Amino acid sequence: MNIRQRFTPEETVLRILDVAEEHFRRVGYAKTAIADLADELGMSSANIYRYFPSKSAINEAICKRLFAEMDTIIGDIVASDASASSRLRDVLMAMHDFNRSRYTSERRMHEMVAVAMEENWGAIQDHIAAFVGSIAKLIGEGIEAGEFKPVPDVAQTAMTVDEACCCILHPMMIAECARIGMDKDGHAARLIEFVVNALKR
Amino acid sequence: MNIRQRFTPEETVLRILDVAEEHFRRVGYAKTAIADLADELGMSSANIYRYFPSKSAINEAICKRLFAEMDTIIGDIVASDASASSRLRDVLMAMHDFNRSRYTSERRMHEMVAVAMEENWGAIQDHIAAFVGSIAKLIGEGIEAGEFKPVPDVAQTAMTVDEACCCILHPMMIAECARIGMDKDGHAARLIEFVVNALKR
DNA sequence: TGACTGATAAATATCGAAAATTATCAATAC
DNA sequence: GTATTGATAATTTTCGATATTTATCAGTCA
Repeated sequence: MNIRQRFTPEETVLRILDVAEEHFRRVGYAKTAIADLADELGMSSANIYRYFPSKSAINEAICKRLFAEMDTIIGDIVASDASASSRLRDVLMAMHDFNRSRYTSERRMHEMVAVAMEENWGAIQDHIAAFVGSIAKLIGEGIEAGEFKPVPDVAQTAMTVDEACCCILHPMMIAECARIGMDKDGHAARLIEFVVNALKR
Repeated sequence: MNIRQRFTPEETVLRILDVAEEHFRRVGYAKTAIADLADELGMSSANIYRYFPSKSAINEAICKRLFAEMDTIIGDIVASDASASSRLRDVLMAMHDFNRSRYTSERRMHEMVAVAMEENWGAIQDHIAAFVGSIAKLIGEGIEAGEFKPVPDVAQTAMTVDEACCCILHPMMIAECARIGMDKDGHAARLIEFVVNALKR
């Protein structure tokens, strides 16, 4: 078999993403130029555009990886064998912690997600849809187990639950809460408790 | 009695606020210069600074008038003789409508409140405190009437209720919901219903 | 044939000078 | 003596020239 190139296209895509993520995390999305990535990869800027249609698309792909990671964590909690209310509590708190720690200790990543929310809404939308889907699943299971009150529309209730928690989930609101110095931990736990209790029979 | 000036200081303060509000609403807060107000009032810029320490302070005073107006509407609902849950629903929806219509049909006023949220946080904080106070009052009355479940801390529950509704109350989130084209009316009503039901026994 | 590059057009960011605006205060007017 | 102003310092915004960056594409290389 004739090895004609050092990397397959799939590997090149991955290498670009890894180098880009490292740069974006270290110096920030805005301050990183495609040429910087090309230099580090020992290729031309033009070649990067063979694999991604735009700088924004690279960010989108990195965010998708991040979200996939989070989806796995959420999936594990959903699949665990605790009660529905306990799992719902954990899922909401995990997502809150995930978004908040990104804001407090990974500002660059926060910037990347913020950019994606403006420019790559599709990726965010899928992520939210998956999250609301998990909530819906837990609500459904909770109702079946007699833990939660029956509701006319589980999917719609899941959306309402997500909205009720937007204050502790939405990156924008997390930043706002930090800015005005809102009570650091208690308020998230209380809100989640309130919302989960609202579902109980 | 010797009339030595055309206007009393109190009147001058009011005239400045009226002219400023008109300008801010028409051309926007950022685009209005103190000199513009002075011209229209037939006085010097320096004189305006006799009555307000800064441009920001003028905006703050106008926002306070706006909030006072809203507080009256909320107060009327709270004082009405409907059930606590009905009044709570109405109060939350009134505040939502108030903030949303400001965003959709009074963009300039929305800008003014946004500026106040950055520069005159005190005024906003008072407004929020009054609002949360009203919610607490209604929760307290609902519990007393046997309509709501007793809670350990009414004031804290009121804060949680406010937080749960932040998606439909916070100007930033209202703008965000509009931007991503979220379901126009139903979602607010559903969220309020969810939150009020959470309090019921 | 598909991975890659150099050259380059188009769009964006940067930066300093110029203009406008905010804010102050000693002097004025009534 | 209080309301007011003109002059002006300090700060912010605007603007245009310059530099950088994004993105494209004809053409090279293996």
